Amino acid sequence: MGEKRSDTKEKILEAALRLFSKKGFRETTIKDIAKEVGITEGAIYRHFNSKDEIIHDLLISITNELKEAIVKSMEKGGNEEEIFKNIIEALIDYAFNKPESYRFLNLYHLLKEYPQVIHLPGEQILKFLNNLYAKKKLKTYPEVALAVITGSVERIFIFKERNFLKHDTQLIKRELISTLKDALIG
Amino acid sequence: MGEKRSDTKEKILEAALRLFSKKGFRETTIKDIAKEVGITEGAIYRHFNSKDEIIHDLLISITNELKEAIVKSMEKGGNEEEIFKNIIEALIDYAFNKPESYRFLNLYHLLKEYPQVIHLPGEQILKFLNNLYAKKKLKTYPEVALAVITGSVERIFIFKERNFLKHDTQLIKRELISTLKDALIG
Amino acid sequence: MGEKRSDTKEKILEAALRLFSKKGFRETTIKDIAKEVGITEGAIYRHFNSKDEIIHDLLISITNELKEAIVKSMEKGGNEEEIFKNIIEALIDYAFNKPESYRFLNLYHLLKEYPQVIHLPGEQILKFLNNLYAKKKLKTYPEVALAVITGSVERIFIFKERNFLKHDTQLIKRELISTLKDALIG
Amino acid sequence: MGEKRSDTKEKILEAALRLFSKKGFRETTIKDIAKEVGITEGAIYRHFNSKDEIIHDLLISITNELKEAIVKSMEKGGNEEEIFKNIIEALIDYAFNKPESYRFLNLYHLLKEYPQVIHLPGEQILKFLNNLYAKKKLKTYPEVALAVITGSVERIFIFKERNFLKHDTQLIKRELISTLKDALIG
DNA sequence: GATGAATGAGATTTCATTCAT
DNA sequence: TATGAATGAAATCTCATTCAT
Repeated sequence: MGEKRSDTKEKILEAALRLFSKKGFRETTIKDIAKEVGITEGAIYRHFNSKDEIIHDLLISITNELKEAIVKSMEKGGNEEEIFKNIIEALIDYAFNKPESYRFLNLYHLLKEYPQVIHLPGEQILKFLNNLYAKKKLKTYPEVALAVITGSVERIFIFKERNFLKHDTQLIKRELISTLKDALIG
Repeated sequence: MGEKRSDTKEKILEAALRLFSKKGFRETTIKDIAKEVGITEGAIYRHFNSKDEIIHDLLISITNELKEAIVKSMEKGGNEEEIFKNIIEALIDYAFNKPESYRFLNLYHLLKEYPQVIHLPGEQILKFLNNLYAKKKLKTYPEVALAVITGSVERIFIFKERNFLKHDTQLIKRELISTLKDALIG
Repeated sequence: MGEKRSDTKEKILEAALRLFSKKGFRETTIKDIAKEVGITEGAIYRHFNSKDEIIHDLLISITNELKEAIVKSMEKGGNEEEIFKNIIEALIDYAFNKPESYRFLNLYHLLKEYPQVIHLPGEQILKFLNNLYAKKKLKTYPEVALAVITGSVERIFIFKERNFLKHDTQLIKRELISTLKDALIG
Repeated sequence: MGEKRSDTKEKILEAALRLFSKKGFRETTIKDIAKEVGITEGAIYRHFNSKDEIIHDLLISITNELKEAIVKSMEKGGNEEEIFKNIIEALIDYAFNKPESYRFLNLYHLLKEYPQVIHLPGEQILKFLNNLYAKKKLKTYPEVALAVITGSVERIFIFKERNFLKHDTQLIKRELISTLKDALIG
């Protein structure tokens, strides 16, 4: 019974993520979500107080998930160059393995003001880059490096989604990692 | 009279761009736009058949403007390295000088709300990169290079808008240009 | 077991009375009542067929309680003047000792939301006043006297609830009783 | 055109007053009001921002109207006894001539918390009673007197509405005025 | 061209009531 | 008896678009 409850709640979150990332926040209605789950609109409100709460819950869990992925990639160890490559790999993997979550995040941050409560995944990376910079191992400012990294990954993701990239995903990944490493490290 | 007409029409487009880029498409109402211009809702429909038409008109003119800026930057001449740098400079300048237009474009393309029939400014750049690649002067695939370039510029723009970048704009611009050049050319 | 059943039923009625009198009928939800009792919505329907039934049950029992209080006060005996004073005292005491019940009654009858099939407590008083009037001991029509009595008590109650009355409750009570007696009897 | 605008707004207020006073606030829907006026729900919102705003606007205008009636009755002059009688007459006349407004006021104050902004009509009367009391011309405390006056008028009004009073309105009015005068003044 | 009232469709949210467990 | 998820109807409010003036 406890199962059932979290089951529906989970289904709502999954459906909402799918729809938000496909159609946007405003364009996705509570009715859409309900229909996708196979319940009625009213039932949504047993599990969430508002549409905004659904969005916020998704934001929190996705942000944490991505942060964790980054932290985990940094903890895999190796020298700084390897850690750098691991981070980028983690970003790409997250984008490609959880495209809806990744898309949701980009959408949210483009559309909504940052609530200062949320710690962004980028913060983790920035700390590492600051450290590299202090050691003179970064070719540019940490913030610029962060922009290049996260911006490149996002665009690669979008290009892939739109079928602008003919090459194999693994190939693209290796290519991007090595390009960014050469561009920023050394 | 023709003057006057296009005057109001122009004002509507400007107001709409300002509001769309600040609040989003759905969040901006026809009434908002009318108020910003200083006319009433009904008057908007003298100049446009629908809200979507306003959006579409903006998309066309902004896309063309950016494409032109890129083309012009490529026509400035010089060797390939200089052209490469000119293109990136043109992108950054466009983003920083016409932030609303640049934001509009990003918003539009991320939302996928509207059909994407438009030829993107990136196509111009891609041709140039393809050419470089054929001459073995590009360190990675043209599509990857395009992703790195456009993604980096977008992120720098977002960081600047959110005050994540402390450094002077000109400094950042030079930094990004040289970083991307070293990363991709040679 | 019969005990237990009427126990929960009683708790529901008490909680409902508390909430209805504080927030109004429509503003109080079944969920509110259930929460106040410490059960869930569905459980309410084991004891009552509908929200209206709860309201109706409360109306009946409160009306009877007040009627009884009035009848009892009239049966205490004494001369007519004493009975008159006893009735008013009973009304005031009921209002001050059972404010939620008294408020419920006023709310119910003012709203006219529900059918008013109930015999009002005032009827008891009216009989007594009719009798006084026949004996030429009432200074005005019985209906007017009833209006003055019940209206005054209600307003005193409201003023007290809203802290418009600085004086001690007992003092106010004596004051109102003697004022009404002088005004109506003799 | 300005005519038309205030025309509809006025019609909405009239319809709303009629319905609120007959059915209560929650029981009256925006759709009810719109239907009564002969427009659609959406049209209401060109004239008012919310249902609450309609209620608030009505509260303000009715409160002012009643206050004015009281003030005007006090300014008619005469000795204190005459002023006292004039006030009560003004109250009764207001209740009987504007039953919907009077009912609205009672309903509002029973259901809603007092917003401290609103100055109640009773305040005007209380000042006068305080003055009488200081001169030893009032038989009881001013607050008690106010409760008796306003409570009696309200009940007379309710009795009349429910056909509990057989006598002629004018007779009742004279009767109540003289009863209250004898009860409170001297 | 311009106004602004009105429409009509749809979105979010609420809640009494039902029902499977 | 009790739970709480789900329904379904209705309420408030929004807004692109139309239309009489």
